[in-house]
Amino acid sequence: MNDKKQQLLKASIELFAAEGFWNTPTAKIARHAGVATGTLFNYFPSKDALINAVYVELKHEWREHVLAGYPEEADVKSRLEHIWFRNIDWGVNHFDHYSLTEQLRMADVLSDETIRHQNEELTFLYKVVCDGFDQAIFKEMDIDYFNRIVLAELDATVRYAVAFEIKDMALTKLIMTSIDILWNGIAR
Amino acid sequence: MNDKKQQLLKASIELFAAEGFWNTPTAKIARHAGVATGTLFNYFPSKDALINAVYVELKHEWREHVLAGYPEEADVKSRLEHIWFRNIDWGVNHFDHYSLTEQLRMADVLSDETIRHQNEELTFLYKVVCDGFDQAIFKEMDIDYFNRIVLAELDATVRYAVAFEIKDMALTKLIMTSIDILWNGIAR
Amino acid sequence: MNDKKQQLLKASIELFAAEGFWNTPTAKIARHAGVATGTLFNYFPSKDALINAVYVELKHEWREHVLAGYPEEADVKSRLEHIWFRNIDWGVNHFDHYSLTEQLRMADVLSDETIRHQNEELTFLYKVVCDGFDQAIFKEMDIDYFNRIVLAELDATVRYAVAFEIKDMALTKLIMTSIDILWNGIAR
Amino acid sequence: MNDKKQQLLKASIELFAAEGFWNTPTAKIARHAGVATGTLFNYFPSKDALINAVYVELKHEWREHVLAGYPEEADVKSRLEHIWFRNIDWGVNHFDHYSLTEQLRMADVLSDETIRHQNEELTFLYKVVCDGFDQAIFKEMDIDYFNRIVLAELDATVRYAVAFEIKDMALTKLIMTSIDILWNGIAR
DNA sequence: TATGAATGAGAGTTCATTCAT
DNA sequence: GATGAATGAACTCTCATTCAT
Repeated sequence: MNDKKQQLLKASIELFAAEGFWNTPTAKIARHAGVATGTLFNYFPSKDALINAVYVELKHEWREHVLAGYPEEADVKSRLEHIWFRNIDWGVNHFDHYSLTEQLRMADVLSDETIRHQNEELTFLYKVVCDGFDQAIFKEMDIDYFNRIVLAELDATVRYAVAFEIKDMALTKLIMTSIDILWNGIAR
Repeated sequence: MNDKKQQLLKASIELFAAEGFWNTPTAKIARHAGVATGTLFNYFPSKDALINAVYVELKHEWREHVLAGYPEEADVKSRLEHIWFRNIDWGVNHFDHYSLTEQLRMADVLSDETIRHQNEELTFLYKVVCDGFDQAIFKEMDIDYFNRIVLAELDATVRYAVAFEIKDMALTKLIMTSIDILWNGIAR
Repeated sequence: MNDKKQQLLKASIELFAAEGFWNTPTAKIARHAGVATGTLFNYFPSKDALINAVYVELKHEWREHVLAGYPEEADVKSRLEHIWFRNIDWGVNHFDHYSLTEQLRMADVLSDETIRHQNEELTFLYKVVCDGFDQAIFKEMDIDYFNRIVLAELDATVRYAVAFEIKDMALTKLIMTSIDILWNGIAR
Repeated sequence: MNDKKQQLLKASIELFAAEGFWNTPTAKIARHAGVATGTLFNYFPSKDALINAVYVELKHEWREHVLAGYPEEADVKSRLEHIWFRNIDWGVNHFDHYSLTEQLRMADVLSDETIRHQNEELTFLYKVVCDGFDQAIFKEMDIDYFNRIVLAELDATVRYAVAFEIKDMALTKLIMTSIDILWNGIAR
């Protein structure tokens, strides 16, 4: 992808994370990226479009991180645990990005196009969940509810770890606890 | 509390819920409340202060709702279930207010004062949780982590119910499921 | 009408006449009127609205000037000549305003509302023309075409007088000539 | 003339006519002409220069149209009628171009150079008018005033025909009427 | 010659806040 | 205390023009 476009995305992410995206003027983003104000609008037709692009970029980063070393052929629990570990790892070590992603998701600024695109990148997630249901590993419940529960616990765990600066051994222990809570909650 | 102040809070909540608080000009709030622009600033020194007051107001409403009929002397599980039920009830039936509360909490607009004040109103929650730990009902974990897990599952359940318009019998069933998931997750 | 609103209209007319309305920033208008930028938008919701208001104002001025001493009961020719004289007088002595009015009329910036309002103020004109047709004074032709012809000659006369700085006696003579051309052209 | 230059002029005319020249960015013109933004400025040093070139081009088109079959040796009235007919024909059938030409003439964007150039192309018009005065066909008046009157009536007639969609027989009749009005007005 | 990304001044408009009444 | 007109800095976005390739 284009050099300047990447710089602009990078600058946006940094500033959005630091000051919130409603409080970050496009002029500041451009300056931070080392380009002229107008240049921003050569790459993104509007601030909204830029925000959406930032979200897509962040989700992409996240996906790369989570999928690294993903044991596609392993059993459901192993796969879920991999995702769980990697997810928390990302959330804790890139909390700026993690937090910004969530903010964007909640803020009603994402276009239908962006949401559609995001869902496409999440198929691997749907796969493991469906497998779990097919193999009657999970309690009977709606798949959408299941997903929400999983993501909610994940989010709670990440935010707790960051808020209380849980690290290293303590973090590993926390993750074990969280998996335990999750599994006992959802498994038959 | 003063009449005009209440009107302003009411108007703010309605408009914030409908259009987001970044997108709601103070002038519009004042008009909606039937007072002059300047009057708003007689009661709230700034828009930020108004937003904080809105949050406090919403949390207060919520607390009233959740505490109605609260069995203070009952056992831990009963108390937790009461809170759980009433909470989901509030979230589902006043989703505007519920959602706005969450938005405000995430948006980095709450003052320390507001957060402190909020925590004070949550003592009844801490009480039941501490009792649970004292009686060794819950797995061993940090109480803050415990709280986050509970709130996260609660939030997920409310949003799922609203998104898929789960009602009546189906809602009752969902709540049972959610309690099951929670309890199996956190209880020893 | 409000004081600041009048100042803004006056400033707009001066600047629009001097530099064209596309080339006149709202900030400059406000400064010229001695108010803040924002104030302009308290009185006119947009630059477009301001432009329309300027047109209405100019047409109003024009109407006042043309109708001064209008012999409402006189015969058709006398009335037409009155209008003719006063119109050229206005065009020549307030050429800035005259020219701006025409520019605005041609520039596709006038709202339907403005056009409707203008037509209402022109009823006295329609009256004399209709009388002329009723009394079979004019050649047979569509009334709209008639009006266009009259206004076109009027415009040509004004612009010629201004371009060549025709004044006093010479101007009177020009007006006589123009009336002669018009009357011979349109009368039976 | 160069190919790309012609494309640019053509594109400009189309877009100016459709959206007004103040609202047409140079980038859009270039795109519409199928060349790069920069290329436009290889052929025209500025947007102003382009606008002037467009005017010259339009006037040239017009002249070609009006002069087709011009009876150079015929009497004054015949020649004038030829011009009159052809002019209205052009105005009605190429109203976009006609209207744009007028807009440009009024908009204070034409350079002295352009105006000088245009006057040169109008010598055939001056010739017939001078002949008319020399032969004492016309009433005594300044030649510049005479020209303005003629053009004004012409313009009024074209716009009326277009506005009311006068065509075929009705148009021929209108033209006869207009010539009648003109001739009775200006001839001794 | 042709390109089109880069520029940055400048546009119209918004809005939290003030303050004379 | 209540008012709402006035403020002006700050915002997003546009576009004629340049210039390295």
